[in-house]
Amino acid sequence: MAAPIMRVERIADYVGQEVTVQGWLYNKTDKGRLYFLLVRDGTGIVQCVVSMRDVPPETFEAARRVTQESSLIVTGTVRQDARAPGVPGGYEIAAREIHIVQLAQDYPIGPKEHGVEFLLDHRHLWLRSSRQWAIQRIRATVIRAIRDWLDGQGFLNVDTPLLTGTAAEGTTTLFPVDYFGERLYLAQTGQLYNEANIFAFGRVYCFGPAFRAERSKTRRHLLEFWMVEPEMAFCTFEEMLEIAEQLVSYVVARVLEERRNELRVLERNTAPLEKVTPPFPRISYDEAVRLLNEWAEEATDPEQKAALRIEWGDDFGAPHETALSLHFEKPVFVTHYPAVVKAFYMQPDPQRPEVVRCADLLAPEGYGEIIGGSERIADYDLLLQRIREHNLPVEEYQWYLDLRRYGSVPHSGFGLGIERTVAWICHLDHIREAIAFPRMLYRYRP
RNA sequence: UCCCCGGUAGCUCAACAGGCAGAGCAGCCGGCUGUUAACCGGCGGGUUGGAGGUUCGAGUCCUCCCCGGGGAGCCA
Repeated sequence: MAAPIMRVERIADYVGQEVTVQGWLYNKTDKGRLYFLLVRDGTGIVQCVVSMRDVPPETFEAARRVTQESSLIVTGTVRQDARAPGVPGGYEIAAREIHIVQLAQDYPIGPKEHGVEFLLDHRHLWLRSSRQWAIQRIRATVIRAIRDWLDGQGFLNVDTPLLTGTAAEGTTTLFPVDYFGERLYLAQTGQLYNEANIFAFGRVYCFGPAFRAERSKTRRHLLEFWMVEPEMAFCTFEEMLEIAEQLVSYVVARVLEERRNELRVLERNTAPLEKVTPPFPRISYDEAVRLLNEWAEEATDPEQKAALRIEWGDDFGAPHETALSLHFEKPVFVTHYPAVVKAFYMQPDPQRPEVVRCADLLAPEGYGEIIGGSERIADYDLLLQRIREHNLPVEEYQWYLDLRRYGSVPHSGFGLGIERTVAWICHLDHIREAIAFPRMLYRYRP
């Protein structure tokens, strides 16, 4: 009977059995009459031991010939051995038969260090390395967890268009797309459509890519990134914060539960992640400004001093967010920003109309904003007034204004950036590793 | 768009104040039965991003261009 095909992540279930592994050679150690082959199959990495004494000559010859990243099929017996490296590790295969499917020649990425430019040029191959493998596996769990939690809380997934007919979204730069001479744009948010959808479905979320044609060149920006945007009818600002902190906490817990091996590959210290449980601290914009200026006073470095100082009414820059984010052990909500720095649709605070009922969630460890959200203006007249104040084309917003004419309700929503969340959970230096094929300024291929 | 940094062997980098362009890794050959990015010995490997200039002499200094990286603004 042929040996069953084993997925390496399930190796613990096969101890003592003969199995077949289909994969690629990750690394090889040549000890003369003994070879250690590290074989990865997409689910993990297993060490295959090939001893001259124990295998037929053709198997030993295959182990000698096989090169890094060659595809191969190995059959042998699984045994437990604490010395065996790999993921999960602690198990190895005593090989009996090796079939080389294709012999790779001169694989460009070696086990030693490489520069960013070289790795990005070889992104199609870089994805095979264990760090990148671990990150993408965690990303998949983050996405799965988001969907599971929202679906379980009565949210309906209703996706929104990626092509829009007008530049009405206003805020940042849109990618124009030519459609037989007509100008369309790639969506940078599904929020306005989400607001229509809640009146049909109550609680909804859209999940998809967003496009921002910014000439940003930082470790936090992509031209194309993925975002989940929940939107809730009959939901106040405070209720929205609770939903957001529940969702983020659930996602982190799922990764801790299901991706231990991957976090270990990344050498991620999990202690800060274990602390991510509700409730998250909430501070007002006013308080944040006060704190930042206090830290600016205390700072000895004049550059740091200048970077932290802030006037009430200014929006936070990256140094401000980083400082705030480092100050708290959990993600922190910064709420009630001045209306002037925020989007036109945000609901003013009834007690203080100069600020809006909005929140940014800053991830800890200096990672900065992962969520932006707000209660939306429910009143027709106020919304119309804001559209005019922002010099937006009123005619393009007729359908959006309609939502305030036919059964308007208090409602709120937020957007969670997938890559920023993955970058934080994986403790990455740069957001480019959080997506398989990043799109950045001057980086469109492969 | 602006500010800063970089481009030397397949890869990662060195080369004092302008004076023979070098090392590790990878590759190939040989050795080794428990390696964890193995180790030991040997071998091959160069239009120093491009163009121009200064100089007896330029990887090194100057000008322009090209290509990257980091940051700012903006934001997820």
